[in-house]
Amino acid sequence: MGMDKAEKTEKSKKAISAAQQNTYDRIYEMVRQIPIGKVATYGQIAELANLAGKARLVGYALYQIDPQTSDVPWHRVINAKGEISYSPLRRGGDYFQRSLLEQEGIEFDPVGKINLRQYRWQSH
DNA sequence: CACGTGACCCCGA
DNA sequence: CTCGGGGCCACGT
Repeated sequence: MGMDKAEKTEKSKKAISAAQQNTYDRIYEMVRQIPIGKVATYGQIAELANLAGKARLVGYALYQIDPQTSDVPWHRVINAKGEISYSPLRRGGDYFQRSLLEQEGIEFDPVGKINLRQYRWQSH
């Protein structure tokens, strides 16, 4: 059975295409596998989700998440420099991220960086 | 349709 | 170590 025109229009209004949703789902699935007390970089997640070179996409996918209610551990994803990516768009969610990580025992150096050698998730 | 923007990243200077 | 440029691509205007 197919959707009629009105239905299609309705769907495309709010949502990302099916293909896009599938991509985001793959990203969330990878993020869910990062264990407590470990972190992964945006680029690392992209690569694992078969999206090598498209690290920005991971940022977008996580941006869609509601930080308060999501079951995806979005806070375990940081940038390749070992820092939390700060942005006004996040409305404080970035600072929230740091506290969540600290609750998991992850330490920040005086400049706000995480030692990736120590905390990076080794997925292989 | 064309730009501008950005929870990114790598590389070279 | 920091900066800038190029690449990437979904989204809003």
